[in-house]
Amino acid sequence: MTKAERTRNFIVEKTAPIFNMKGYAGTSLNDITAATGLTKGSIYGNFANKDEVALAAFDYNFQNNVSKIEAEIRKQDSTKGKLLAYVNIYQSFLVGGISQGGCPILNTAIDADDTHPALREKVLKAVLSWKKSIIKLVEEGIKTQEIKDDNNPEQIALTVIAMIEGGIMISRLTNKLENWNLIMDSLKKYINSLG
Amino acid sequence: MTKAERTRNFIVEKTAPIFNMKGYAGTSLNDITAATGLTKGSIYGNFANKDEVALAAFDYNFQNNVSKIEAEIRKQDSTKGKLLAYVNIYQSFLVGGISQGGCPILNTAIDADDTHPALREKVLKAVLSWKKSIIKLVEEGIKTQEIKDDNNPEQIALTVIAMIEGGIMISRLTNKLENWNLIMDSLKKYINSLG
DNA sequence: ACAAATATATACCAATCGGTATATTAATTC
DNA sequence: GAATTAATATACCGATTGGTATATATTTGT
Repeated sequence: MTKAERTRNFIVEKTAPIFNMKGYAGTSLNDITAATGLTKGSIYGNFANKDEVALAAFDYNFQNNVSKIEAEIRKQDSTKGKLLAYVNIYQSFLVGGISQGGCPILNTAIDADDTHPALREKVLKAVLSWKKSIIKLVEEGIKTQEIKDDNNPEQIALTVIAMIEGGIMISRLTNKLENWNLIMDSLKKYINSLG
Repeated sequence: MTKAERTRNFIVEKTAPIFNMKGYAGTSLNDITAATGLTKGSIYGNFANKDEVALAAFDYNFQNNVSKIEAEIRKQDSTKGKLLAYVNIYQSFLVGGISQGGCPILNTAIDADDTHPALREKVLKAVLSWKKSIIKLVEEGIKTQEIKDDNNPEQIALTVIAMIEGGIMISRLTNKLENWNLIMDSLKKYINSLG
């Protein structure tokens, strides 16, 4: 790994939580230089513009996310257990365990939605890949008869994602873990009702 | 109504959708003057600073929201019907019917969360009042035995809000009304399962 | 260890940021 | 309709925005 690659990674690591908290427009180049201790020249030697840093920061946040989830899912053997792994992982967004500022998918979706097509495209792909992986889980559960085959896998995937992301919004806003637990209890009931 | 009051309302009306789309940091004073056709002097004659415009814009978006919902709920007589009124109303956020840029509660919660305490406080109150009104509905439904009394009204309220807001995020990002319909179908099943 | 290539810092740019003092115009009130 | 008050426009402020050209260090391959 060359020096530039290490610096690039360093910049992304340090700025990823800032972009997640402040959003694209809310994060200035001054924020970036302050967080890294580097100068503007160094930032622009490794990235073409602020856009590139933001896009890389989202990739970093999301990938970080994915690898943690995959590890958690691997611990489970039942389909329902695997679906519930999301509950455990996403709880960490509330206490800042993975990335400060909450779920990067939710934050970036709302932030980029009407303002930043390139960033929006990245979040869209992230959500679609998340949806796809849940659908795959559900279809496996149907094969093993753990989940009844009159269920719509896509509908289940969308419902699970909606409850998690909506739950994160509410719980972070109210700053009450109890709210998260109540919503996730509903999600558990929902998942258990599929079988 | 004095001229200044009318101008104040005019500024709020014109800028509310911009703040909803671009967020606080993403909305500049240039955006505000461009949308209203007024000059900076006129804006600052009616508002102390950008903050005040943003706060008033959120109030406007939220109040607009509340009155539409109350009208829709009044059309229904059953508790379950009233709970499902939210489904109809919030669909309008997807096509830009009420306020352009999606649900102001969701947008502002994510936007102000880690950055703007005053705005955050307003959204928090909005969510708590929404929660409270759903709890009231559920408690009435329990009294009339439309809803079983082993349900937790607060949990129901939080779950309904989470599914709606999560559903809005997904549906706006994917730009697919079908996704909204699938999630809301899950919400309907959830509400119907309470009785 | 030395030269070539790479990476970082310095100093600057025009444009825009939020905000203000003052002048001008328009609306009220008598 | 004139005097007073209120509302809007003009012109400006310093600070910050994202970005760049160039000089200076620092790696890197030989």
